[in-house]
Amino acid sequence: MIDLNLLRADPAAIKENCRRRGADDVDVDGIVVMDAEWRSLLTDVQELRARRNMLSKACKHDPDARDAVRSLKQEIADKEQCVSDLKRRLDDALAWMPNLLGDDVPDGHGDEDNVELRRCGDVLELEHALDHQAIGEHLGIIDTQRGAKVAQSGFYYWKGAGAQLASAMFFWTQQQLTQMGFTLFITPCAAKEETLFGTGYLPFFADQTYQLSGQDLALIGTSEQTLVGYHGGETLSHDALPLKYAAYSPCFRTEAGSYGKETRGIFRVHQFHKVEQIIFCDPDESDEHHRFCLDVEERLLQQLGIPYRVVNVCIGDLGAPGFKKYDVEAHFPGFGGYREVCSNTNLIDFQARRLGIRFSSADGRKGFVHTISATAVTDRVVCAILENGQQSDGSVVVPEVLRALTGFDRITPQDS
RNA sequence: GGAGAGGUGGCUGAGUGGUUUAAAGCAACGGUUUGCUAAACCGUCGUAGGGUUAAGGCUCUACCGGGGGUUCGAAUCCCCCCCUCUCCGCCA
Repeated sequence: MIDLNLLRADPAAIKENCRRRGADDVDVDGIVVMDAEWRSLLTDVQELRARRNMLSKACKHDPDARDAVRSLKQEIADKEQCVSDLKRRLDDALAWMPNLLGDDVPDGHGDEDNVELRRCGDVLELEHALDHQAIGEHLGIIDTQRGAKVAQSGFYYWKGAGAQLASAMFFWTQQQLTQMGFTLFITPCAAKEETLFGTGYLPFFADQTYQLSGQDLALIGTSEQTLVGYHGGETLSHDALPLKYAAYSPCFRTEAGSYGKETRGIFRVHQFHKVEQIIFCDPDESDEHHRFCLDVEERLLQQLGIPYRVVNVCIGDLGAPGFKKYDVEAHFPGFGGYREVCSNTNLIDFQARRLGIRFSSADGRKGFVHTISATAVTDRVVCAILENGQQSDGSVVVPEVLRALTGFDRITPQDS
């Protein structure tokens, strides 16, 4: 949700912002008109109520005033109806209004227009590199067929040493984040509409959501939803900021409309697992914390020995709630290129306004916090470990930092 | 799932139709007094929104879990829902 005062002060700027983001269906002029109309009607209603309140006080001693109030009642009720109808239309229109854009967000339509900022690590050169699906099948540690049998195509099993490797990586990451000052959570895996709306997943990504039938509940698409929603409606003490939260959770996405895209292996699936970083911070500091989260992502991949690149995500790939986003793309030798493993978004006050997450400081400063939402690791990173750790004999070397947790330093076919 | 008790400001807690303009206390903040700490005393002290103002401000409206209803008037009466607690049942 953008600041309505911005819209009132400079509608042309908001219009230009919508145009740049390709939000052609957002009728900025219409919203400005509705807003003005709503405020004027609201003023009317409030004046009528003031009159009614005065008259009804008089009723105690002057029974004649009752008739006057009675006739006012209908007028007030009618106008209140108009106000609430108009407000609903206004809110519906505003719900689709995308966030503002960071100054250095590149123009563009898709991931091909993202701007590479840097590369890090040595890319593995192999003549016949296998992709994670081939490796997983060969080692018997990824089972997509039974995933489809038991659930549906797009679900899968980690098995044996693969499940151990994935568990080790997720646990290690949670330990790393805890040491870096994050508070660890285990959150609900379902959330209500209000929470999904507040975090910006509704209405923009409605078709990605698994809705539980007959209930105001959906499976979470990310623990961002439950971690940011955690402070919904609260005023945070400025002294407590920044709040750094992390959680490991499953993430459910219908992936409607993405069939045929990146379908090989378990790169795009209905359920994956993620350790998430969330930061609530002072609005003046979100840029700094955004870069901090990126630094966390890079440090994790470096320690896992995975080469990667960082891109500045362009407008078309940013998503309506995002103000600015960095993606980290790991190099996948079997795939033969870089693929997204982490995304890191500064949402500024977009979620905080929708959810009502404010801060106040001892010196009287108050406002909406900024939120940062960033991946730490997902199953895709496990896939990257497989592809980057593959050996000519068909085995996979486990990153050194995980060996104490896996209990083995190499996965070979007989392990499974 | 069954039965019962509850939900009022940052917290505790009064309040059964109109001086409630939500008492009182605690906490917090400002001040006075004071060798220091403490105490005492005085004052301030909810949130959101609208209107107005150059601004400080002034003013109005709404809000006592949420929604609806009765009434000239609802924290208070009625209906529905949500949540919390206690007990019982079931259960990882």
